Amino acid sequence: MDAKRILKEHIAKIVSLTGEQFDYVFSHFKPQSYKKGQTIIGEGDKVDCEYFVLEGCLKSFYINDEVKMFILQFAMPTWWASDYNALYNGTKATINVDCITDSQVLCLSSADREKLCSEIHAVEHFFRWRTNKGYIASQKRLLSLMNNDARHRYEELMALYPALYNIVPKQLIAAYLGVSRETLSRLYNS
Amino acid sequence: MDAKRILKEHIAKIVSLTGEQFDYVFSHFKPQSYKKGQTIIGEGDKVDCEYFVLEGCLKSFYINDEVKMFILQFAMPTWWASDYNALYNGTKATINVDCITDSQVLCLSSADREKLCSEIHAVEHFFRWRTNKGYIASQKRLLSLMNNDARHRYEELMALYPALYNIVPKQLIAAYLGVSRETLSRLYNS
DNA sequence: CCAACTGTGTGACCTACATCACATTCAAAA
DNA sequence: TTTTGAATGTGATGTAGGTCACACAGTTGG
Repeated sequence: MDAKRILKEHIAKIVSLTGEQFDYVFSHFKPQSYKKGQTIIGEGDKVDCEYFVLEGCLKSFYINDEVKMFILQFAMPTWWASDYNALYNGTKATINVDCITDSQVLCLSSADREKLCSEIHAVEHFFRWRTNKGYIASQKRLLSLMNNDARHRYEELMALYPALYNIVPKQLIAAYLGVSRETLSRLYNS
Repeated sequence: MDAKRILKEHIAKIVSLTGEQFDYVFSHFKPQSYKKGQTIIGEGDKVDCEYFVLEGCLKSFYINDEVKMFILQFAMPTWWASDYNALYNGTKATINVDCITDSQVLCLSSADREKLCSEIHAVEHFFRWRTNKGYIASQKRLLSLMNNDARHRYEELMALYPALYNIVPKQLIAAYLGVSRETLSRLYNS
């Protein structure tokens, strides 16, 4: 199992922890395996973990009243996913997280994250940095959504994450871009 | 001048600092005054500060090739604004920040923020928390943009920040919602 | 006081994208 | 192998919202 190595390298890109510190941090992560299609967080659930992807691919998404799906994020290896709103506010999940492919994740409870953040300054720094990156990416996506048409957004996404093209069904890509699957289909067949 | 009190109370909501610590933190903030319409960050500028609003109202926005404006954020008192992408990556500004009304702000350089974060654990915690809130808000806005029509988004915004209605010209509200000013006008006259 | 500008309303038209309906392909399950 | 059901393609049609054009405030400044 090299879950440990993957997480270690991921964290080491941002902050340096001693071997001992990292072992301690790592001891709070619970490995889990999920099958393709399996739900990790379902609407209405109590949310107390966030998930670090080791292998596979997750999606976090919202389903509206007309049962239409909107994808907030695809989570590939070394990405994090959860319903952060529910996680931080202690409310029930409104966002779902499930598996696009068979996946291996490390699960960290919110309580443990806060404990680690307060015990080890560098860990707090790491999580600040991570959230920051997410925030900036989210702002960019907002702008792109307002500014660019569907074709442009599609090309942007494919340029940024070409791997998605092979792994993720096109209707999910449409749900991420905020267009219907029919429109997306017409876009790239021309 | 009670800039100090305003910042103190703002931070105290999240973390507790000793009087001494706070004085030290505060000494890194530079007060500035701006007139209505004045530019704080312009496209192409080198960005090295973020701004904490004491009084007045700022907007952060992007202008596209067709000279159309998209507003990322309105910043009212106790809110923060900057081009965070440029600030964290050391690139030139692509986002503008300017004043909707005469404004008073406290300016904190990125270097000082990082220094304070590394010197005082609680400050790092504060900034993690702040960014986290921003991230969650940004996700919500993304979903709303994909999910809801213009009228719904308008009502949502007015419910969340009724103060904006009086302070901010409607064309700016339109630029925030991602609709044309004409469409917005038609929406609330019916 | 008038000029100039900035903000807002409203009509006529246009377009990107949604929706619905059905056909087709492909993969999993029985 | 056959069956079932996802995932995709494609046509016909509807609609929210964009764009352009112009009229009419309300404010600011000379």
